[in-house]
Amino acid sequence: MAATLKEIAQRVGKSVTTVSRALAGYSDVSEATRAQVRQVAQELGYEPNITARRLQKRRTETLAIVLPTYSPRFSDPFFSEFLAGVGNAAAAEGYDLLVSTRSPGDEEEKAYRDLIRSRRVDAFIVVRTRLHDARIEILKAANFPFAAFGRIEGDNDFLFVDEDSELGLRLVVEHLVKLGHRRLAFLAAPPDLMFARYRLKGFTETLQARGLPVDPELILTGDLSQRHGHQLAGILLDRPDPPTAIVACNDLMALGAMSAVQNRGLKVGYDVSITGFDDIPPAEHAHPSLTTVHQPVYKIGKMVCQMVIDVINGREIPNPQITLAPSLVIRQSSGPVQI
Amino acid sequence: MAATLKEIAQRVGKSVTTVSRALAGYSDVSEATRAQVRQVAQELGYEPNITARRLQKRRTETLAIVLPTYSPRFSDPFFSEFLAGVGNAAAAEGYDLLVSTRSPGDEEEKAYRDLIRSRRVDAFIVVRTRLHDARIEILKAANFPFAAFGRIEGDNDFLFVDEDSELGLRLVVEHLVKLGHRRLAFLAAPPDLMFARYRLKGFTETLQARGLPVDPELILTGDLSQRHGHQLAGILLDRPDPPTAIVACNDLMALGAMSAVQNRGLKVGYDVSITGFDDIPPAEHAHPSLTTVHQPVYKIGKMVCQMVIDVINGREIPNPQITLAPSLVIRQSSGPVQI
DNA sequence: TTGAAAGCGCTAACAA
DNA sequence: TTGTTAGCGCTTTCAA
Repeated sequence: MAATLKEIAQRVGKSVTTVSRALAGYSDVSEATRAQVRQVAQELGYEPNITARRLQKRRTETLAIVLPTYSPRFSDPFFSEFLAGVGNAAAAEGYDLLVSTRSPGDEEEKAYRDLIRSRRVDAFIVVRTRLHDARIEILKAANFPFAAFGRIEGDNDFLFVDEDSELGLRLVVEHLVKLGHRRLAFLAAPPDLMFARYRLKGFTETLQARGLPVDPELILTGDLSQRHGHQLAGILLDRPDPPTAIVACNDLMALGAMSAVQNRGLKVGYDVSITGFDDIPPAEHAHPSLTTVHQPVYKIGKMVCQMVIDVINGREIPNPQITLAPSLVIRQSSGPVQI
Repeated sequence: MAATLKEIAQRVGKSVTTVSRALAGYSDVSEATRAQVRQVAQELGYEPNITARRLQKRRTETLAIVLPTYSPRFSDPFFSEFLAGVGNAAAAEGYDLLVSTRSPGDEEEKAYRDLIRSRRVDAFIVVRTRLHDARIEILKAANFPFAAFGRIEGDNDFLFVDEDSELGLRLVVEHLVKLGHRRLAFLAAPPDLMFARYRLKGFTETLQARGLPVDPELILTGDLSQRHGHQLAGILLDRPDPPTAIVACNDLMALGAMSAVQNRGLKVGYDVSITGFDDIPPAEHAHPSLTTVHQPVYKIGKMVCQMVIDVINGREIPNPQITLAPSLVIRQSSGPVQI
């Protein structure tokens, strides 16, 4: 049904080779032949068989991204935006994007190994790095190209784009301290996530730098979901000595914390200040709007993808390790402490 | 570097064919040979070259899904969940999922045509159908397998799973009417979307059935984003005769509407009732929690994907057209009308 | 400027 | 039970 080089070759009375070269734009084909070939290809609606080309070229022109999900109710806007960034950059370069969702663990590692070994893709995009990241170890061991959003503990001798989370948290904490807050709580992320560590570090060190105590009882760890944010904030608020500000590791938990505050009849930004991290679209439209740290996730997705495409094409990578400085977005969920 | 059948064949001193068959589990291979082949394959870490297999079998074992996005800030949890459902069903059957994001229009249609003509994928998943859906027309014209989430206007002679949006809206409106609301506003979706029509129909017809007027001024159309929900609700609330209830076409707009109400110092679920549609995770954790219509999006994703895989494998499809009945989830954003 | 030949790695029809 | 042959559709030497 679909036209092949062979068919074109028969029609124009030339060899398959010539047709191939004519279409590929090689210079050693006569103008007449080329024109004729193009003409017939057009008529037949010829489109190269990608699979055949891939086999021959030994590259798949496909990038893989395995999204780590903890539950089927998978809804962090963070990932959608990242995916859009990656996808658009890939499309612009003619690459396909193979997406799969796996919860971290054995299945996920298996997915990586399978994709690598079956040579189904040319490179990987790794998102949300972990301290000891099995995915990156697998990729390195296989000497397989990849780029990551985030760093790991230890050698970061690979392509990555990251955001300076430590700085992000410093901005947040300083903002709150300036507003008079002294008892700050922290909704931390699972400690195996690299950004969790940076954000926690930024939190505690900034407090210390300001001469404020770090109360371990005010540091609670959640799974980044709105649900956990809600629960954990509830625990904090029901203490005899609740914090006056809750700093969440990401917007989703912050949003959950907001509703916990509101459920108790308290006013966010007045009785309790809340901050997030990521600046996902809902942060802006929450009520009150959420003070948070802006991460250009879409752009980071594009950058990461572009990097890895460049590397598999042997192009020069000007900056193989990029750390972006985040910015604080002050909205209404943070306000002066009440006495 | 990577092992091939040829290498295994050399080691065991058999032909490539035999090795291929041994590994594929054909019965016409001696046990001894099979064991030996398996052994060597294991040692060499053999993994079939998917591309070669695909070329030979003339199928890619890949499904495509092109997500329609209107802006780079692409964050509807609806799509993430759907994607997870599709992806997991695909993985379970050994299919890859090729994802791309395009805004509706020329680029999107081009993406479909290119994917079809280059035989890059075996089938498509179409999401968020439109009245006159160019994507479906292209697919039909090319006689290419696909399954859709949603129906179109006209012949629905293809595989689809849909949700009875009309019923969903009936449930919502009846719930509100029962609470005493008489002035209901509607935040509609772009009219080219099929579900927009069903939901609008459900809204107006239920009002009429209840003998209530349908005021065109209370029907505003948005782009499904939280931002638009916020803006449109603002317009409604600033009228001299604001509605007592706002029925939104989807949760995102409902969430945006909630914050507009709250910004005006009004209480959602008391001064103004608000309802959504989809039951995305944030709906549950909003403050107040959102009354909405539950759609099992993850499950629908799985079903749609399974359908299309079945069809390309020539399996029997028991129900090629499925319409699911939605359920109303009553939460706190809807309450009795105040007099 | 063109074409023959070879091969990417795999599967399948057929014969032995 | 096994091997030979052929071919999927394309690209790429190499020779003419």
